[in-house]
Amino acid sequence: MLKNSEFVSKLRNSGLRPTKQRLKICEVLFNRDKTFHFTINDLAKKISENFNEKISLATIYNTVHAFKDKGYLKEITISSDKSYFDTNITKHHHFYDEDTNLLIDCNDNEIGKVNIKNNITGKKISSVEVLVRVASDTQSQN
Amino acid sequence: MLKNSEFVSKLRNSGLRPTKQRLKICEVLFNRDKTFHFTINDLAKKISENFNEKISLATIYNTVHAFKDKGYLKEITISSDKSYFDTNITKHHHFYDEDTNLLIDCNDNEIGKVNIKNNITGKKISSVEVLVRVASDTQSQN
DNA sequence: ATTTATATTATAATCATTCTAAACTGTTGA
DNA sequence: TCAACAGTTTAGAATGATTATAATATAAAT
Repeated sequence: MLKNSEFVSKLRNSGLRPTKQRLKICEVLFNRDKTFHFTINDLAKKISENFNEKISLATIYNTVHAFKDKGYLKEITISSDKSYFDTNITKHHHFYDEDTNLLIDCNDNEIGKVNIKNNITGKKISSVEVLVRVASDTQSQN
Repeated sequence: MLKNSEFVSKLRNSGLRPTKQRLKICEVLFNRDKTFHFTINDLAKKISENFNEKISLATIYNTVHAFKDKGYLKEITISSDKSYFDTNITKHHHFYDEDTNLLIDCNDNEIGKVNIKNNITGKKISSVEVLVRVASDTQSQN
């Protein structure tokens, strides 16, 4: 739960001007207790529900990408036709519910450390992501 | 290394007619020793390099999806803007080289078993995928 | 205040993928 | 063997998400 003035300094500190639109998007994304998993479409819908002024779709795209580049959002790739973003930027893994299309954060109690025994020579690991797809028992298995 | 007649029965057994186009695509995909990681675009290019007759792009899409549905290919999701397919349909994980955009299969010697301690109530795990992104040391870290 | 750089916007452009419907081909069984 | 049918291929059109454009607006610096 952050205040408007905190968003202003957060943006200023990373070289982004605290515009009206960006502050509104901050409010929708970060002024909440739980992690928010969303697609661009989800976010656009939420913005139009919460405010009477609209924000151009181009601005929403620009802002989400800017926030991602600054490390305020993580992109989670589930399938080629859906791009999810996550306000939880700590290292963590995900369950993906194929019935509801919802992402669920995992903590270390749910998925243990991944043991990488070898790595590509001369390369550094930049991230390790585990995705566990789940579905109700009646669903087709992969 | 499979022969044409083997592709014919493979297709027939799964209810797909062994057409000229599908057999050519089988040859490109499965008549090789090593796993093939490809995008639709890679495959289209390879087909036009190897044969003088062209196959319509729509057919390539249809066939790849049919093969995926029949379990002859696995789809690997790396980023929202790139859809990779994998001729290795066994359970395995991947390294993704961010410098070269190449996928590399992992075997159990490289990534140990992922320990999933809890699962979503009432759901069954349909797949567990680990993606390890790597880059040369000079690359920006995530 | 004025200037300058940056951001927003509506709209157009792009590009991968899917759809369409006509032509073609593999399979079946008389 | 061949007709009939269902399944397949095809070029080109349609779709839909994302990105580019360039004019206008806004924030920050002087």
